[in-house]
Amino acid sequence: MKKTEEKREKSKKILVETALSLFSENGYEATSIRQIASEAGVSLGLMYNYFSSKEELLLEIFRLGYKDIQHSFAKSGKPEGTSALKQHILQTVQLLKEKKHFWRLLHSLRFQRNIMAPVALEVQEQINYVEAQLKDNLMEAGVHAPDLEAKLLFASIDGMAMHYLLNENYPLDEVANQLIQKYTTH
Amino acid sequence: MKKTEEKREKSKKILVETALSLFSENGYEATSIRQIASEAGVSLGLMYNYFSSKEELLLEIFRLGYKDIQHSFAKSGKPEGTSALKQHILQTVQLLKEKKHFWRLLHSLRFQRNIMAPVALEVQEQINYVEAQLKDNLMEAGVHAPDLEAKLLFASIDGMAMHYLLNENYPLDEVANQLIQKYTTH
Amino acid sequence: MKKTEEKREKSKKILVETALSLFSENGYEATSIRQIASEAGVSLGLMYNYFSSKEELLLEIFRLGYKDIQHSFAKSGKPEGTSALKQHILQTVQLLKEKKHFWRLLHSLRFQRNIMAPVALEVQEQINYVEAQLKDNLMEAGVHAPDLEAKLLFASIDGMAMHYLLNENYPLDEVANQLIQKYTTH
Amino acid sequence: MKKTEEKREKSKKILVETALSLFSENGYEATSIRQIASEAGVSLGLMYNYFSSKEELLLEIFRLGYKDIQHSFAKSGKPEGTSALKQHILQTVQLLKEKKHFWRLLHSLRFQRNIMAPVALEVQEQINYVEAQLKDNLMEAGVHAPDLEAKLLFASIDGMAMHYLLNENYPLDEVANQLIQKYTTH
DNA sequence: AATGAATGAGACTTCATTCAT
DNA sequence: TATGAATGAAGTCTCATTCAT
Repeated sequence: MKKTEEKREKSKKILVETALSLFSENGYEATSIRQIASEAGVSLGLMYNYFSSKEELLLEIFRLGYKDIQHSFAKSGKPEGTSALKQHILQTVQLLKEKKHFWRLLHSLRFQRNIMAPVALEVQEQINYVEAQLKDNLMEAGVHAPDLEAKLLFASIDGMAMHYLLNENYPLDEVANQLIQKYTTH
Repeated sequence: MKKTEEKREKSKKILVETALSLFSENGYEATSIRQIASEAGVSLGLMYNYFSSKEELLLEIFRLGYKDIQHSFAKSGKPEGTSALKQHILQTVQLLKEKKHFWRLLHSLRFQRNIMAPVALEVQEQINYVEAQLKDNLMEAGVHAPDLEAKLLFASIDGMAMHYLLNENYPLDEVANQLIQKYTTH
Repeated sequence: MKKTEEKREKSKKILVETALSLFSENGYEATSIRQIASEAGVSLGLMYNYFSSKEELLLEIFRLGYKDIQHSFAKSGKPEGTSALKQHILQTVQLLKEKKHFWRLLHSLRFQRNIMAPVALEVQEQINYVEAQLKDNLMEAGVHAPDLEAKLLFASIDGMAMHYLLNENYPLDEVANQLIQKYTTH
Repeated sequence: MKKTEEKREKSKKILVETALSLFSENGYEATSIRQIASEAGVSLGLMYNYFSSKEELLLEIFRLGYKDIQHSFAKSGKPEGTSALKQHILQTVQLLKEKKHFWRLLHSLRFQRNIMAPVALEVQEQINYVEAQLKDNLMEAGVHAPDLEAKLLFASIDGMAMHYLLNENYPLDEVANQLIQKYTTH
């Protein structure tokens, strides 16, 4: 029957969303299963019907988040009037706003090697991919030392993202525009 | 007696250093007091003679680390032949290399609000100070929109630092130079 | 309707058999209801339509197993050419081989008072009955101190059974023959 | 200082003894750490200062118990006036009475493969050793088929032990004597 | 009759902290 | 000052059991 399936999906979804929110706000280690269950309005043990452990729940959140982001980037399509670089930055800004919880979680765990280990590979691939994209875009724009420039640009974007995620009132759009101008005017 | 005082300081110092190292490598939450004591070669309870709690030990590490950094920046003096901006970036690079443990700890806890709360004010002050410095330097260099530019430059520096701290083989010097050139050539 | 009745019995039977197998292999406590249901190919909750609890299922297994054994002993009839003792031992050997799962479960729980409590009486009766039988048989054979001898013989048989159940390659037939000879030759 | 060492040993000892008693009475799985601590009059967590897990505590109990038994057998020395067989059986009877808790625990776990796994080797060695001893003794006594006879005798002794451990009023001495007579008179 | 999502008590274990020595 | 045995709250996870469908 469908009913059961729907119920399952609904419970799973509310658990993932609640967990993402709490992990993001208070940290992964500082958030207890009891807290998640309570906030989600379900019983303590329900999580274990869907995830084999707290860590597995985290990994699922990662997987879903990454899929989401890649989907967004893919969907955004090729730049038309605007340069690829501008498009990339704007898209990043958009995603930062839309998935703030996810990004915050990602940043908060970035330095926890023990936790990141299971997804380290995917993360690294993602990083390499972004850097390669940036490099291509920079080469198209005829920049010298595109390798180093890509690293620098990536750092700028990442740093901006970090500051936005840490600061409630960060003028993300303005800083992003400033960055875009740096790379599009001569 | 002097002897006692010295012993006290020595014990305290070894605890702070060991804790910084372990917190940085394995994470604050993942490091137990027992581990610190064991690694430091002292008894389990000794820490509580000097710090009222694990958190207080962390805060002391923060305070000492910040003092250290401010000291370094102050000592480096005014720029002479080189621009203030260049000097700031180079000094940052230098400190990143020298105090890697401390920076890594800082970055790994940056998003843990519950932990950062007690030092949030000092951290914010430090951030404001750096941003103000950068702004001054940019104004001197006659840059438009120095406010936004300062935010962007800070993000670039911070992003670069983050990538360096995350990546064993990051070409920090090269990226830093690239950044310096961006802000010193016309 | 008959159909329903049949279905009921079938489900019950498969649950009992699966549970016996798993309890015997992995232990009563270490076997979960979920495991039994999964192995039996039925839903998690089905068991509770037939048994009020996990313990009740165990008791049913005991009851059925004992009934089975008594049936076998009854059916085997009186000894003809051979002595009653020989017959008893051979019958026991036969049953040990046929109902290995049941015997193993019985032995594995024999010392768990809390679990055995509900069937303690039946078990004790069974033991008394066997001992009485053995005593009768020994008296017929004209043995001195038949009471003690019955206890000793029972211990020998039980010990042999235990060793057989514990050891994949136990030479049950040979040891049983040795035992038979001890009590049939002069 | 000695004081600390003594305290350690004392705590460890009371934990081992309490655990042995409870495991033996109620079963290993059915006994919780909380129960042990409570019965021992110590805090819940103390056990983990001495044993890394509940299972490790069990293994320590095994090791100590086995050592104890081997010690006893070794100490009992060679038989003088009496036959080796008689001596062996009497010594076993003695140990059964003295270490009832330990034997009961051993018997109650004998069929739990998952739990016995870590000590399976030692147990098997012990079994082999006993069987070899019995065989030697039987050969000395000029018995036919000493291999099978050893197995049978071992089964008898083990079965007797089991019945004694299960039954508060088992006439162990009498049954043992009966067994001795079986193997010492012609 | 059958299903399986949901519940929550309770198990094992960790670890910051206390305190007698 | 230094030690480390002892404490117990709190965490993760399991699992028998319930009940709406």
